[in-house]
Amino acid sequence: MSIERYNPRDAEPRWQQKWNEEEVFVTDNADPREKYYVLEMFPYPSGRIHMGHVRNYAMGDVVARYKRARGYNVLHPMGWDAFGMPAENAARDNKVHPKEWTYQNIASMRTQLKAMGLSLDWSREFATCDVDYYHRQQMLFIDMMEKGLVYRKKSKVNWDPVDNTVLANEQVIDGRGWRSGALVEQRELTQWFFKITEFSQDLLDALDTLDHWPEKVRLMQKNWIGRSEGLTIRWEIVPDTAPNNDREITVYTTRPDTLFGASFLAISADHPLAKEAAAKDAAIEAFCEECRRAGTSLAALETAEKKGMDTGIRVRHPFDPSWELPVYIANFVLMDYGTGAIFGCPSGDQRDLDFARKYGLPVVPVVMPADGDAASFTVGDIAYDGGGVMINSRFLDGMSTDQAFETVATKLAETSIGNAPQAERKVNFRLRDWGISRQRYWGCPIPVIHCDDCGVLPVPKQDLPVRLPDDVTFDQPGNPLDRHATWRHVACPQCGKDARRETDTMDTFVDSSWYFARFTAPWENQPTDKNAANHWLPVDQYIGGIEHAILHLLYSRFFTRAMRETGHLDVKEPFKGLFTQGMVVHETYSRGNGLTREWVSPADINIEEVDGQRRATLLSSGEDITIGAIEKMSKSKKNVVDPDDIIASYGADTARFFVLSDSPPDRDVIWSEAGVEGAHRFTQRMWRLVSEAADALKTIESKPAKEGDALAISQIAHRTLKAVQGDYDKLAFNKAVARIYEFVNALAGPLSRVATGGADAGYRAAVREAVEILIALVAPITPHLAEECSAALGNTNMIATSAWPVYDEALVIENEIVYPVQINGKKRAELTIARDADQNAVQQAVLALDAVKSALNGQAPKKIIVVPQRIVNIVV
RNA sequence: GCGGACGUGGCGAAACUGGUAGACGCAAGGGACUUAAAAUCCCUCGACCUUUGGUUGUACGGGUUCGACCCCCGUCGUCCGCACCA
Repeated sequence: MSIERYNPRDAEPRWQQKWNEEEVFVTDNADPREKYYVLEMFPYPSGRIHMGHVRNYAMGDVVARYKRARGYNVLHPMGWDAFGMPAENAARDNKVHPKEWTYQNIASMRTQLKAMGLSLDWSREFATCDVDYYHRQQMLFIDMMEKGLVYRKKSKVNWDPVDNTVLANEQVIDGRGWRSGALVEQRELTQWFFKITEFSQDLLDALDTLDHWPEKVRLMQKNWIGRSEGLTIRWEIVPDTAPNNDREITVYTTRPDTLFGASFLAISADHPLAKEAAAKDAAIEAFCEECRRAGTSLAALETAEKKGMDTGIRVRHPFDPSWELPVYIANFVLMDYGTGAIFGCPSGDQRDLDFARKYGLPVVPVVMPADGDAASFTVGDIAYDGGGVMINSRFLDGMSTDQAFETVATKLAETSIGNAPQAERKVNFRLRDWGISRQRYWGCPIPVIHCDDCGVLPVPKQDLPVRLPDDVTFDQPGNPLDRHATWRHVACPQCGKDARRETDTMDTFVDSSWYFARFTAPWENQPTDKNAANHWLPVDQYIGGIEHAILHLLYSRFFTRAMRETGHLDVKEPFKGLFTQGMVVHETYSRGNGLTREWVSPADINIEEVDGQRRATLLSSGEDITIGAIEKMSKSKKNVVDPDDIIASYGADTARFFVLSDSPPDRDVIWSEAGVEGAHRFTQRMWRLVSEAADALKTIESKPAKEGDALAISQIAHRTLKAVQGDYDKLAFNKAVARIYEFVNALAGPLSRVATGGADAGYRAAVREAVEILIALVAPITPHLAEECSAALGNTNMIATSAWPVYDEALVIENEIVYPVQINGKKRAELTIARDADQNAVQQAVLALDAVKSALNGQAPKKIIVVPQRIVNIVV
């Protein structure tokens, strides 16, 4: 009998077609079984899938298939994050309409994903650029507007001069646009904002409930929200020192305890008082301008010198009217945090100290470490910003910093200037409202109308959707919607006069902030079917890259709250479980160096090992190639491997198996040709072993062995089943793979024995049972191979619809335990003894061992530690 | 600067709650089969030594413990996030 090699090119499309025909992965909302929603972050339709997608979707698919087998009603949908700038860039560069470009890309990527054999419910597929989707997003926007969660304000914005658009703070990285890399400028524009700060406290508090999220992500969000507790303190201005006779300045501080160390106030260049002062003094105006300009090149901030200018304004100390302090404009004070004004305590803050030294202001230490000496404690070049004991602080002296904080807060709250308390406790957040206006075409139009008489009005819901016009041009910079001949002209919904449409579109992060909810009922006319959303949400397992730890995940958490307030769903958090997977990385190859360095694709080179050294040569010419660092796969470094090529030559199962092997899923995995071949060898080996024994097993009913030489087979099968099940529950795919290898190695002998006819019926029944378990275990990872093996055994049901096997505890438990026997903590012997042997029996048996006897040399042991089922340690 | 994570063979890694360090895979070396090759199968594989055994070994230096990759203190290194946030 000759066994054919396993041919994925034949088997994989065949099974994919069968799953598709029988609608195995189409999910019914009304299915009564317990729900499980597994979701991978949906892709941007760039045109081709990459290995990162393969890894991400392979992980999600293992979870989906495993949970389905475990009896859950699984929702596993797929869609496209389809709005965004690359489509417009393509339009500009290649004269192709963004819509056409996007939908073509979606079509080819869909084909690629389907070739992976993912168990997705394609009937729920949508793209965020579908009118059906952004129509509902516009409805959400209007509902949020009604609830006061959307507003418009003139504000300084981050302007990307290359992409000609506004960026959110989160999209500015090191002072550069996250996409274009251009230096960001500051401009004043009227923008639309989502009131994410409405939920600052809740977004922070609820992080504690997300116990299936990585600690790292929760911490990053916590820092991003940045809660601080402090005091706003009003400082009385000395009469006739302020330009327009202003009466007071309010500062925010988290360290009111250090109030007696204050030596100046500093305000932002954008502070109203600074502006007033600038209007009357050219030097001040010039300085403010300089501060604003410096603010544009944020990259230089790291080394930026602390600079200030005395405004001439003087304020009185809250606890001592005779103590006057100068007010400076300082380049390091931000207008949009706190009140845009601070008091400087040089001894307790490094920045203030640098500033004070530069401008010759007093430095009075007011806090020293608890074990310090008040007489000798001084502050030199390094400020002391820790807690401790108050000194040089009048009535606060001797208190702890905490006590001093409380005392100052209480005293100033009881003091009044004007008709209000001098100070109030105040919680501040770093989180800012989310600016969503983008001066771009390829995004969801903001559904509002500007009327000269009636103001800014939402588009009435019956007039939705506001569709993007198709006839636009991209031959000049700026927003094509602005220069469209007719699109923006519309009648005012209130008075009927000529009015203008808003031409800004929404940040594409809006699109991805609620797509997980839309998947629960994508056919619905409203944004959600509330019952469906409440049933399916939260997503039980969300899987994606760590790069979305803040933006996408925080926005989605905000949207979930906003959608609850607007009655579209009733859940608290969108994602119950979150898993952030590592990247797929690859060696880099290059020829030449310096400016002439050229990157070479792995497909164009050959690698061989000479004297233990790996050498790379160019396939075409034999030229030597430099092997470089292992880096994230990127087009620019050409270290990419095309999933299509891998699937064509090895099959989807091999690709899936490989990206899940070896490395823990949250760490990077190194793509290597040798590694892929190892994975491929596994699929071939499994097929060969199963198909060789298939004839002998076809007519056998599977049954675990309880005794005899087949017992060991059933034991390893059930133990592996239990272990792999645990690994899948924990998403420890690499460990599952290792155990599957072990299992196959253990089954190789028995399968050959069966194949050559050397086994009785009981043995064959046990082997068949073990093989059925093996097939179930590999099925989530290599689903096509599993189906093929199962069919070879004569099974007519599909693995994709089969239940997960149940392990037998009696076969999992060891009846005999092998105890390592240590003497003084070092292993010297082993003891095999019945599982239920009591402590005494174990001790007696251990003392009877030759190795123990010779170590004791006739003496009594000092101590014997027996850890049941684990280890024995004898102290001599 | 602030916050966090990590550091184990030639490589990717495993080791459950403090209990045999290196499972499993890759690479390498040796052997079997073959006219030959591929494929497959078997063996070896942290280091050192006087090799049926012993010593040593989880970045480095200490500590706690019968017992430490794991807990504590300190040092070094790598990576990631945030960054004038008062």
